Amino acid sequence: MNLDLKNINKAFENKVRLGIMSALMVNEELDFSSLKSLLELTDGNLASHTRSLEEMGYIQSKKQFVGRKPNTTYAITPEGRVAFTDHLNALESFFKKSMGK
Amino acid sequence: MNLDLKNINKAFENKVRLGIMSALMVNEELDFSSLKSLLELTDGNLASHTRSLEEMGYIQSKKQFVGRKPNTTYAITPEGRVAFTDHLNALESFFKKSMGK
DNA sequence: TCTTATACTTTGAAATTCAAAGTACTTTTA
DNA sequence: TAAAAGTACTTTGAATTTCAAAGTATAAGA
Repeated sequence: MNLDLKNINKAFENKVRLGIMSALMVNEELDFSSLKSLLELTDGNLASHTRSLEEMGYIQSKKQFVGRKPNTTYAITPEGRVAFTDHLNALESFFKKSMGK
Repeated sequence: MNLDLKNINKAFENKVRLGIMSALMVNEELDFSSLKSLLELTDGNLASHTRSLEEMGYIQSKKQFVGRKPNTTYAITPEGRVAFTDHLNALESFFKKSMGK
């Protein structure tokens, strides 16, 4: 039995990370407030996770003003999409072994 | 969009935990050495994860001597099986939303 | 008998997670 | 128009988690 845990990306283990990446897989871009309410997170928690995902190159942020208010939008990078897809595939193949039989 | 992150069980986020639970889903019982080589873990790491999974009631251990050597076997508990299945279902429904479309 | 191996447990440093508090405005209310 | 409340984050650091090195105890091999 090979459970290939190695393909599971440490960067996406945390459920907040999973939520951010997942949301950015299906949405071209999302801003801080949207992510915050979507994932029901505190400001600090969201900020630190987006920060580290950005530092890893999996997402990118764009800061601008909308009207007179600051607005940060996040989008997944091509590398992020590849890495997250790999992770999901690893998870999937992984638990096919747990569920199936 | 509802990403229901709440059904994802914190106890199983870590990949080592995922590996232990997964291995115990398909094997009636496994001993320390088997889990260690299967998951390629250090002794301390495996011991601390099995310890906490046991404290949470998701697995149970049985200590005995095999010949003259100590041997600890681990098995999933009914509650563990339910909790892990719920977790896998949450993950699955979760990333159907990321992958599909 | 000495060295190496097995089967863990203990320990604590390092990394991670998270929310409270802080900053810098903008908007609303009185 | 001054004060209060809200928005959009960032900073900070305490709490928790993760992990491997070292320790313990005994067995096996040379």
